[in-house]
Amino acid sequence: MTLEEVARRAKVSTATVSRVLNNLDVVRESTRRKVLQAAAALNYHPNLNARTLAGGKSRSIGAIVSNLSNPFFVDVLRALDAAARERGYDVLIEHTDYRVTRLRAGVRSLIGKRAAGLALIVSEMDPAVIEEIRASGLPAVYYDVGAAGGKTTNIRVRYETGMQRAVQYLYSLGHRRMAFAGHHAALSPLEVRKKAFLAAMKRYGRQVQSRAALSHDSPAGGAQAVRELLGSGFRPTAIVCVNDYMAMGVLRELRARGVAVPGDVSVTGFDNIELAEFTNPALTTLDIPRAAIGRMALEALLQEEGSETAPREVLLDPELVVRDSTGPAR
Amino acid sequence: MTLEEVARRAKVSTATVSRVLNNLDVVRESTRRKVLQAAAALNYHPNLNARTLAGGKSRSIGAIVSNLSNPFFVDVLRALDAAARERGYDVLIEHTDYRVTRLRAGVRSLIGKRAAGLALIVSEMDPAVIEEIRASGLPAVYYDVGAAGGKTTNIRVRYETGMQRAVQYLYSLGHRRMAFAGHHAALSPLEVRKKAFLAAMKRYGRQVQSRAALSHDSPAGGAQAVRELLGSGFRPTAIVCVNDYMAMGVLRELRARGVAVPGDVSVTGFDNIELAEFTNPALTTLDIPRAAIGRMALEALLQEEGSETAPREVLLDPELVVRDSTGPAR
DNA sequence: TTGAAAGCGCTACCAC
DNA sequence: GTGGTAGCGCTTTCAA
Repeated sequence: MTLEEVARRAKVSTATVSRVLNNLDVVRESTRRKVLQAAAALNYHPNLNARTLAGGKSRSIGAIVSNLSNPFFVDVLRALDAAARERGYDVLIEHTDYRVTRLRAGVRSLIGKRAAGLALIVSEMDPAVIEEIRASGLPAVYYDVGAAGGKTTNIRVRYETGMQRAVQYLYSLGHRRMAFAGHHAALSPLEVRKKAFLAAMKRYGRQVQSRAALSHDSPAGGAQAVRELLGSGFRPTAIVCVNDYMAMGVLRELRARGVAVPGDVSVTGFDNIELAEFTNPALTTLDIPRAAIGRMALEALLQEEGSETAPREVLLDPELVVRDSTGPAR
Repeated sequence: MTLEEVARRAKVSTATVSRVLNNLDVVRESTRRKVLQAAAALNYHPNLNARTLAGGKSRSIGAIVSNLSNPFFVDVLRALDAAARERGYDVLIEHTDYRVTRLRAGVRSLIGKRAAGLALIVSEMDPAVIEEIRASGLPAVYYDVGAAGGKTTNIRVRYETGMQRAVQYLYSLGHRRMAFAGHHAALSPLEVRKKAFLAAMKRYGRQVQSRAALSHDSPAGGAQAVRELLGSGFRPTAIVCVNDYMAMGVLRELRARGVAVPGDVSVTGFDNIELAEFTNPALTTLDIPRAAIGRMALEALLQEEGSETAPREVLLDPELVVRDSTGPAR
């Protein structure tokens, strides 16, 4: 089914059909109706590949996230998608499972599809990929990774602040032996969280002890981190998790071992995903405004070249949300 | 950056560049290298819109799910994606939030992009949409909704069996007053689950009482359903949930009200998502093989026209997975 | 308000 | 092995 067949059936030119389909209101109402009827009768669906090719511009935004199973990413995606939809765009979603090779493949695919812009909500990164995107000339926005400037915007969370708040809060509750449960040591933003935790601890000097365990980004990974932690003989009174998703596994493994939360051990998460409120006990965590991030990302991408209205770099401070998984040190 | 520029730089024809880029091994090694070098030097990314248009076939599979926040759908998506990737395809993801208008828009977008096939993992449906897909001639696979035949495959879960197993199990534990917590009464597969629950209850006749509450598909929705249920004065000793995702909210609301699980009330889920194992108490549920569904969907879509190897309709029976959220009736 | 026709960047067929 | 070139289905001048 092509434009031409529709044109033939409606007895007009392809140009006119195109005008109707694109709502160029120069078309006479009667012919418009004719065209629409013909299109419907033929079950016509415009070939978007041809449209993008001919028009030169695409109505798709490319988005890449590290882990579709982690609600954090889905929340950002949904906000991005909603904002895009409002502006008449759709979103092409790619996910990497934290692997740089998949990141690279995703970026190439999206550039190949001539996306109107790229949102990289990922923890893994590679300078070559950043350069490839820059060279492609596409507007881009990075969350956590990448550098701002030119057509690229950077949204960054101050993990240091967040971790400091968590540690300080736990310290004030009397905790002196704390552990960190994370994943993917090698990826910079995750490393940053761990480092931030360690740095926050360091401020208390010799009074405190800490330890870190890394696994993978899932509840199962959280459980595994706890096994590793406790297996090492270290006896923390608080466990700080890199995110809420893993924290769910931490809670469960602790329970399985008969360790009461927060009675014996306090636990904190990071992100404040919806589920954090539904764990038992409900999770104390640091809020990251995922919806705002998604919206900002879209705005940044669709911004006019000239109008430097929006900042090219934005910094977010995570807010501490106290629930029931933390309490005084035993 | 176009094929032609690459050709110019490599001093070959566009045809040759195309051959190299498509790995048609008729090209001499030396020219192949020249071309690759030129492409790399120019940061060339083939325009996939043009490729699809010219080639006539696309390497993308379209997938539509109802709720990206419900891990059930993400699990199916991931399996589908992995299988597609293996075969050299990528997946275009759409989500509907259970709205038929978005379903329709998603289908149109995917047909417009000339996806190689459509996977509809959704609860909402509309005969007109099914007809539109059929008329488009694209291979399609439906989960839960739609009818098999022609180029379309149907994957269906026997909710009746699943619900029967849940109810029977609870009955055997002594439960006589049970409630159902679901969402979207109007959507057929969800209605089926509810009906199946009611039917299963009916088999026990006057000995048992039941009640249903509908909310939306999220933990918050589950919590809300409990409020509605208990607010009505009904005092169930067991709550059967339409899925695990909502069950998480049911558990939490019960706890908030001081109702012990499974001491006072037993709770069951449906789907057996990873998180079901991480709730407190761990959730008794019915397993649906999400990974297998994703894989089967892909295979069905990529199947040769002629080879009727795979069945055009497949039925799955959910298996009961007993964990800690169920126990003897008080 | 409408039509004719020149591309958009690529593939695939036909020559050489 | 390689090049020339006719489309793929659409948008977008330019004329009428």
